[in-house]
Amino acid sequence: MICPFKNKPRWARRKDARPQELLAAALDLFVERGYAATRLEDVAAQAGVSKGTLYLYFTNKEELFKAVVRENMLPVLNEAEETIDQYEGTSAELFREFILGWWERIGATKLSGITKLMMAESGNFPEVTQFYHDEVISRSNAIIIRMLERGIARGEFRSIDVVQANKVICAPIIMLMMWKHSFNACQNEPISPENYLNCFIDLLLRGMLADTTAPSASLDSPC
Amino acid sequence: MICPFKNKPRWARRKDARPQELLAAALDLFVERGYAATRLEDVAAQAGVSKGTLYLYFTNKEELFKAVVRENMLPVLNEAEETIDQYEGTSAELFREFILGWWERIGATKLSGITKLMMAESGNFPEVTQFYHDEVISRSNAIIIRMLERGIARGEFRSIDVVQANKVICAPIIMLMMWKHSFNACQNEPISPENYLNCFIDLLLRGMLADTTAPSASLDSPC
Amino acid sequence: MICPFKNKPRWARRKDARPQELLAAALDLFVERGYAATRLEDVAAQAGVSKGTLYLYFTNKEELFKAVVRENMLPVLNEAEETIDQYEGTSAELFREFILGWWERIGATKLSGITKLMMAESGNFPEVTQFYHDEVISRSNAIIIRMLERGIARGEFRSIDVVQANKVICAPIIMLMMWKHSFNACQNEPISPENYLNCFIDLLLRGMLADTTAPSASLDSPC
Amino acid sequence: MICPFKNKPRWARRKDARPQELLAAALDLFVERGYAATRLEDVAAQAGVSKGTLYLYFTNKEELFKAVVRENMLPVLNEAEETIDQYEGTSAELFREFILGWWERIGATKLSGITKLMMAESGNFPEVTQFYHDEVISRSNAIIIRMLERGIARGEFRSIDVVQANKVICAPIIMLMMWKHSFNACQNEPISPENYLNCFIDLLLRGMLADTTAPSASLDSPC
DNA sequence: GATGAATGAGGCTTCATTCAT
DNA sequence: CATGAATGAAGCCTCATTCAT
Repeated sequence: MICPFKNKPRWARRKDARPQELLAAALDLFVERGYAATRLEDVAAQAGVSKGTLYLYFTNKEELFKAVVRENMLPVLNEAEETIDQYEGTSAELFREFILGWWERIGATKLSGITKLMMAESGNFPEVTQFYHDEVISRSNAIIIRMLERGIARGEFRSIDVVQANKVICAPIIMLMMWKHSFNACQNEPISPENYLNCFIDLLLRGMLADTTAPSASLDSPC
Repeated sequence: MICPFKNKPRWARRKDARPQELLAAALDLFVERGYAATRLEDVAAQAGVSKGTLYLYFTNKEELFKAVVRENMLPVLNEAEETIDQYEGTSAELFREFILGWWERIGATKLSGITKLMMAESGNFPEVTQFYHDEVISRSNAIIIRMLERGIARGEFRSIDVVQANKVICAPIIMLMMWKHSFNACQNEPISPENYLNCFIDLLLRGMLADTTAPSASLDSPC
Repeated sequence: MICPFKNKPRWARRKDARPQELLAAALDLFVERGYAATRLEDVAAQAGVSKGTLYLYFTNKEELFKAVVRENMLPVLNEAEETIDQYEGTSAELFREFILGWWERIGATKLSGITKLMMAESGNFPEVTQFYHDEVISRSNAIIIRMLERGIARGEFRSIDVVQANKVICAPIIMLMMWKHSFNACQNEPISPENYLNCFIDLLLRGMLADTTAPSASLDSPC
Repeated sequence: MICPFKNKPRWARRKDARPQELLAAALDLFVERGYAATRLEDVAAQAGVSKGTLYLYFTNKEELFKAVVRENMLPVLNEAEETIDQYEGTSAELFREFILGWWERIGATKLSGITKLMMAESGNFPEVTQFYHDEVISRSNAIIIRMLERGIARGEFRSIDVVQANKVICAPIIMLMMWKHSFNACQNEPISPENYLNCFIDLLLRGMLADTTAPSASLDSPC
């Protein structure tokens, strides 16, 4: 009998698949309802299992949430870190690609909901907040700062305060994700991420580029 | 009976103040803990009344929340609108003053909590979200756009997409308020609003100013 | 209208009575079922209130149990301490009275169930165990040791190892309480506490009294 | 096939041992944690099998508990009965040896846990309690009473109430086992069984010995 | 026989809301 | 008007038991 799962009984295959199914369901519900308002019973139901099964794979709600973050956010950060270290083009191009990549991998996906959720509920759940800060925010900041320092070192960017600039750069990206999960629903003309990001990139690059560089040369889509 | 408040005995004055006291307490706690984590008993206690009394003034938790948002945001906008229409200096100066004024009047005050609150909870309260959008966000946007158009009309700013630029400008300000109410607690070095805002103003002005304008001339605190 | 509770509305009187009612119900059920097997909902029901009401008066199950101990055991210990310090008769008489008093105030009452419960379940609930050790066991030991030292100092008792003797004296008393709550039910001839205690007192006194004392003189009920 | 266990293949030997392994594991955990707090999963794990396997040998948790008690207590009593009937020394020496032997064969071993277990859980398992009473307690009592009667008959012990004295003698031994499994953990100075038992033997012998006997002569370790 | 994934009833605890005083 | 005691629905988590493989 030809069977694609020779080595494992169907039962065991379930065990392998369960965590992913639960994480997917959890991501959906956390994003849709927020951390506190998500009931683990609903997560289990959406994954097609019972309440108790969830606890076979995740110690508690907090650990489930952390696993969602780890499963979804960390790979994106790893990729981003690699990209920057290996990039060979100009820093302006890198900046543009980084921002658009961020939007593509996180902002435009469900993951943007995690960012929104953390901003909204970090006050409670201090342990989750600390985890998120250490695993996501710190690394994001480091990535952006490294990118800025690369530009400065290569004489492409002015000698700006990278710590503050990092935050100024983060802010519009994070806000775009927050708007998506808050006021976009009730606006007549929801934000166009493309236009918004191009405008943002253009303004920021003009603000950061060294005077010797002709800004227009490095900006292919002025807004 | 001689009394400085002719029409009302002492306790009635107290009674009239109750809703405001409750709203102030609710604002504090909603901002600090979020909607779900705020206990009405704590709101009542902070307002100095009993739990039952709260229900004399607000039908339920949701109505209290809506009232908190409605009550707090409107008064600030009028002033901002006037300032811009009467300003006589350069647009760069206006921009700087507007940003710093925003921080001073809103960001640094309790009002920043309303912004945080709306971003965090808008998903759960469509009605008040719509209200907030129509009464607060739209007017804020109009103010900033008017300011940008003034700069463009006077030849001080490049001809940028004011709709998008408005959002790019809003974002760092809003994020500063959000950080203040979320992750600032767990960061080793909390954000310095002054440095952050100066860096932001510098980058944005460089991004917006027309090329003929010598950027350094209009920037008194380069970052 | 003549009313015996002029100063307080009926409502408030309930609040005053509730803790006692709940403690009484809790004592009953803890003794009957043990700590782990006692459901707080049943405690509340037996006290005639709902589950939630219990939490108005006691933080959680552990605190409820501690309160039961404090309410019931500590007064007996206080009394015992006083009695011993003020006693003026012979140490043999004191010993006899102490043992019989212990039985009367604790062993013969529901409180014996607390002792049994602690012996049975102390392994779990370490915090409760520590509390019980500090508040009850340590003090009981101190009382007995003081009593023994009094007898030795007055030349009535031999110079025995009071630390060990304390335990040897405790043991039969505790066991009597344990038997009452365990095997007594299925024995054809349940233990007679009076005979048992008299035999115990006689044997122990003979074991402890100094040789110069004629044992028979101080033992009024030889077994 | 040559095999030292002719009738059974290797795995079958394993299978025959299973119930004993499970009972041993269950004894450990029931004693350590009590009935309610013992998880069958942990029992199975400690026995090196899966949770499901346990249910092949025991209908449910209650039956496992009963089996644990039944299996462990019977073998020890026969030896004790023989020892007493054949003893030829003084009754004081017999008493001392009996007590110390009890501690050595039961108190210091895992079997002490059964005693603790029965005292703690007898209320919840009438059936096994009756069994334990009939098969263990009654026989133990008979042994001690026979020992006391021997001493009285030989004129070594006073004419005491042997039924009560039996219990008074049992109590400190049982309590020593109970302490070992309960409060010993949280006491700064855990009990020293040797000192405790010597003190106990000394006090009891002095209490029991006939006046003509010089107590000091028969007590080789006064406390 | 043996496994271990899955179940779901049950216990503890919280808190929005009610209502007798 | 004001109080605050009381309620009970709801959520998190545990674990004895089942059953497909």
